[in-house]
Amino acid sequence: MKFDVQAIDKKWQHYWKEHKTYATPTDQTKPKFYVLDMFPYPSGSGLHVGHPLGYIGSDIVARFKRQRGFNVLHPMGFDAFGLPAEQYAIDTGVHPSESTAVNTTRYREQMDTLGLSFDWDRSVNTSDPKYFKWTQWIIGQVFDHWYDRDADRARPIAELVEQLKQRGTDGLNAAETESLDVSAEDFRAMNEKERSDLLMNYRLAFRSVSYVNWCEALGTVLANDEVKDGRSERGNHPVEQRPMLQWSLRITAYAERLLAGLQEVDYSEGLKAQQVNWIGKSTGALVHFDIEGHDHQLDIFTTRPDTIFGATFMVIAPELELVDQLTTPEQRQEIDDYLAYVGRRSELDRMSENKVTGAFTGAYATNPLNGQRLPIYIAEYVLKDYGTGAIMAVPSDDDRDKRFAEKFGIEIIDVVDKSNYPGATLKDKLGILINSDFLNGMEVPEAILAATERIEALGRGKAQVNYRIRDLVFSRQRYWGEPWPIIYDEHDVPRLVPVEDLPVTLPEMEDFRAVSGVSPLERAQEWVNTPLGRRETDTMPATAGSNWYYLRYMDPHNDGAFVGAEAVDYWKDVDLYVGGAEHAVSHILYSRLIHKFLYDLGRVPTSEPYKKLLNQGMIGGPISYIHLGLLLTQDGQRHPIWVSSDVAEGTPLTVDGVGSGHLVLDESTGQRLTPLRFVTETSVNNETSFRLYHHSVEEAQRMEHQDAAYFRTILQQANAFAWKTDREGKAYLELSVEQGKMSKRKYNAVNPDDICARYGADCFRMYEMFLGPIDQAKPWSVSGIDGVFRFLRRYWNLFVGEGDRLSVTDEEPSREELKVLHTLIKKVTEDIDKLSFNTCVSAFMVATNELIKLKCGKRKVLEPTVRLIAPFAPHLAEELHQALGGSNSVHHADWPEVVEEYLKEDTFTYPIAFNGKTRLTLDISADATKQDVEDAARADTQVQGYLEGKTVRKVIVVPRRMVNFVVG
RNA sequence: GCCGCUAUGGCGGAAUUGGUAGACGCGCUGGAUUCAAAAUCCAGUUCCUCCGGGAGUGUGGGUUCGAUUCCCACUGGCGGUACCA
Repeated sequence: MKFDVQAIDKKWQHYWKEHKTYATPTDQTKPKFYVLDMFPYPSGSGLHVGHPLGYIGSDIVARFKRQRGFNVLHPMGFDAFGLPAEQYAIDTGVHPSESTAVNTTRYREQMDTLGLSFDWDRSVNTSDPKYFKWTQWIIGQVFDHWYDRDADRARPIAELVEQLKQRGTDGLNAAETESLDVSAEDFRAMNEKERSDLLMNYRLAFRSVSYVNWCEALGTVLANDEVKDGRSERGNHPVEQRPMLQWSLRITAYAERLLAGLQEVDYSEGLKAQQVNWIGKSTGALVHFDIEGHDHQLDIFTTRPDTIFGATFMVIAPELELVDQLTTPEQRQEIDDYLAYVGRRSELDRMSENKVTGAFTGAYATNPLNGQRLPIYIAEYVLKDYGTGAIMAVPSDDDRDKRFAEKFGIEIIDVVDKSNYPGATLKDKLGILINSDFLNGMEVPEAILAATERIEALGRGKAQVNYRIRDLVFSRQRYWGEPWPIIYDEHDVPRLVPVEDLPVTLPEMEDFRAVSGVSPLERAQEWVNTPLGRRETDTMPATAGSNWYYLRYMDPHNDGAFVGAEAVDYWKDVDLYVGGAEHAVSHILYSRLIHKFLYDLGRVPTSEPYKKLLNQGMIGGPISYIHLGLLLTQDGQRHPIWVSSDVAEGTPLTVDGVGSGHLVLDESTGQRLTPLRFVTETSVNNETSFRLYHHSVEEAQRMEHQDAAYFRTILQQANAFAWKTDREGKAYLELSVEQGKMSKRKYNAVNPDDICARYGADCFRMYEMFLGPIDQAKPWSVSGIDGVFRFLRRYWNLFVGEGDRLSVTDEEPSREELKVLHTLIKKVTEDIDKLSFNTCVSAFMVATNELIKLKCGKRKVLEPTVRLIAPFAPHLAEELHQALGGSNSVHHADWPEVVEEYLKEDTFTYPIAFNGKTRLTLDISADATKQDVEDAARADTQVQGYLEGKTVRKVIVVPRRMVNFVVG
């Protein structure tokens, strides 16, 4: 039995594959446990050490639950559709299906190297037609349903058609794009096309012209969460707002349920807060204002109807069509100028400048409560998408309205007296109403109710809830995604492709570059034109495939349904979902949406997909830089040289091959990115230092690797080095370092394969867990991995003696040894349940240290520890399990049970404190009463020393905790 | 600005309902072994100290016999979000 981690890793990884050790059980007699990892997008750069953090954590839980007698579903798949694969394809000319196949194979190999216990027979790939057949089916179902607000669920469109035929929109309470009024006769008189257009107003997947995030560089529209700071998340290209005809999902219909559902799931507070913010619920009132000289009204949404007497003007969003109708001839020029100004401003300008701008339309509205005449302005600060795109402006109680009023010289009427609330800001709903007619003297919350009631009574509005969340734009003018399963017939009526004709696969295309706003599929004419009509050429965003994949794993090969009823009834939902926090809002929110929709259809038995969510922390890596300087020699020449980061300008230097002089810096000098693989991390005088050694530079000159090629181009900027010498006489340069996200572009990604090859998978797994709490961000550093390796070997050596032979004996364990074992069982069992893996590793180390001290080589103690360590170090555990004569796999062995009896202590070491300061400890019988303990303490000579000459005012004794003498 | 998270030795981090702060590991120091080195093993390692002790969990207050833990007010770091009416 050699401690040869590479051989042991290989042996067992092979065995597991051969014996399908991790096959999901098919009998349904045992309780189920579903542990899911967020499936990765298989990029060309492979996994770095940050990815496995979550995979290892979930793997530990999966193995733990298996040993505890659960049927465990622990699958892995690939989120293979989407922009990156397509961008890569365009750049390299390799078809995305090919690069995806290569990358998924690589990912699979890397995951196997880590010893992850996935059931690969259940793997899914979102770009596989067998999979996306059901993505298309689900979205088709969304298209075929509308949202009945009274029933508070999705219902088939056919039922809506029936209702419209009989009653028109009368009594209809549906989630809709706009409020319509259609009689039953009108509806019955409509032709197919007209009906289809009307139904689009209600469908949960609908097509409409709306302002969308258009990214010219990517040639496609993007969802709100794909845009960050006015730029595309992928590629960082500028994004503009543009009205376009697009497919959307009516997520707004589910806003309230998505909010309410957060109560029943176990997500972190931070994550819940993010979802709550994204949904952005606010309660207030919809108020109709008459417009002078116009038939229709101006509707506004306000959260502060109580301040209506303080309204002194109205503002509407510049984009609204109403602007044109309201503008008077005298104001026409001013409005046109302003609209032109707004049109010129990009999202970025708007966000960065935040100026007070606007223009007067010339029109006036009338305050429905007091008849006050209110000028109507347009201004950028009112957003077309929120509420009705119009506001009543109350400058006394809103910062923006106030700034606007000040700039345009509009009257400000104070309506809320906040003098009772000194710390209150304008945003706080606090104070007493003044100058407000019947509201005077009321506290704000009371006044809000009273004002809303009055407005309703007058028929001038109603209480309303508003959400910030926008419907989800679900079209992409790109190739590498699921085609919408829609065909437009000869009347341009969109019709669902029937399920028997699914999937709608992508046409083979050589060139799938997107051309401004037109899907590349448009060019595949023989694909587009079918006997039934023209195919929709937009594809779906990547989220289409990822928002339901957890269901497919339950029944991955079912060709008759996205998941079989029996399978979903058994597996139900995900018990533990592990993944990165970057998907906290979009992915989780959208899959919750689809889940709730499928719940409405009776296709899933639970209302939430993920019971518990764990966001693993990001592992950052050092980003290192080499410093370029100039050596100014006596002859006045400047030579570029590489210098240590700690060398200050003006320092005299002598550089081999160049000469002597001193360091100068100018704009050509400074930091240059250095690939991490050439950087050596050392610790000198308690300071961590990052160095570039001479031998690494030589290595970089020879290596074939990409990083080396990049580094060579960097190093060409100077061919002289101002080396320093370390204690061993080796030449190096000091580098500067910052912490950052691991990425290929920063050349700081560390490959887990390299670590596994050196230390073995078990060491890597335990080391990653040992870094700290799994949900916290931490920098990657290899310092410390040797400690874990040493521990594993020390643990191994408990079993193995002279000549690498198993040395375990059948002696009966001592009470002390049993205490060590059962303390470990208790700690590990509890901590895995708490997802506190770092403390589990510590517990193993402590137990190992103690067993070594006790020279324990007894089977009855050591054998159970193998089963305990199996989730963490599956390979070594399997090897030891086999050596001890265990049958089958250790991963199907029972989990050891803790026997509390062995944990009991005869004595407890009491800390004895005086006035709260612990001075000494005393061993006192563990079952001593309060009085016994106090007496024992008082009897101690040391204690008496502390009490000498003092009055004991009080003695606090907490049995099995501590003793505290309060003395004066 | 708002929301969330977070702050403990030289470093990563531990500490049950408030009860011995610094477990475990790294690093460092000394020793053993060795021709030597690596590896391994043993001991020490929060800081200050006149060796009696004293201080100490981001800062300032509070509750308590007792606070890393609970409360109030700040400060720094990380993440999200932002003219949302």
